[in-house]
Amino acid sequence: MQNPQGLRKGAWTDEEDTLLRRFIEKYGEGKWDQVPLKAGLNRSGESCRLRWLNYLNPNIKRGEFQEDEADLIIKMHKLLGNRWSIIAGRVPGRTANDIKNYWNSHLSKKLQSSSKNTTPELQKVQVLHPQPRSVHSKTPWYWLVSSNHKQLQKQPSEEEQRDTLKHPEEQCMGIKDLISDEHDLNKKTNVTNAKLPPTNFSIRNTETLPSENTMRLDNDITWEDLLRIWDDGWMKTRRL
DNA sequence: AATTCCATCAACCGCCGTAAT
DNA sequence: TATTACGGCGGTTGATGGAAT
Repeated sequence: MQNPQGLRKGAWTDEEDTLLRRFIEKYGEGKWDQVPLKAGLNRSGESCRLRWLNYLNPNIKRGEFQEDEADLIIKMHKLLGNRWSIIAGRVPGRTANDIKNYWNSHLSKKLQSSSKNTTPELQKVQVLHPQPRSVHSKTPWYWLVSSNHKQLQKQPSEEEQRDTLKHPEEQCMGIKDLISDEHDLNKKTNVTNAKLPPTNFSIRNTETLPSENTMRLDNDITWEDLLRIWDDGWMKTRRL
């Protein structure tokens, strides 16, 4: 099959895989629009990128999802919604596409059947918004988590404010801040041990000034605690 | 054995944000 | 500042294979 530009579409052949693999091994990833020409492939750059990222990359983990992986995906999906690429960033070896497919074919059904036994109040979707991306913004960076009218906001520390001019990607790593121990990340399952930075993380009423009515979290907090706080609904806030 | 149904997952499509010009 | 090109993302499609009839 070909598209109007005469480029091949559909399933990749072994020969095409070999050409792409050799090219990436020699020249590395990136400049995807130039890859087809240089690698001798009659494909779009986007098709090459997807084939590498979702299939050929040797770091991809094959086989069934383990229970701890599923557990992590469910927890992160509750926090982030369908932010598959961010979720994939916390599940080693799994691609966003893998996780999305796994969610749609397994987990969503599993949760649908189990949700019949839970209260509707706990089924609200929470979305994590990175805000803002601009390095010129007055507030350097923070995460905003909203669940209907509830919000959780991460204040930048002094050190983070000094680092404001870092690459924007580095400014938007909020979920990583929730999992502070690299050892836990490697074990994948221990998200329940996740800590919030004790001094610069606050939950507050955003209708007040930042310095007022701010509740400091000086102790470790579990995902369950975090979700309970949002579900309890004791914060009344507005979107910024 | 043939056909239909269903689940899975690789790949495509359209959109959006960012960088380059 | 406006336009264009590119890369990345999430939603969706469609090919495939196994199970059910």
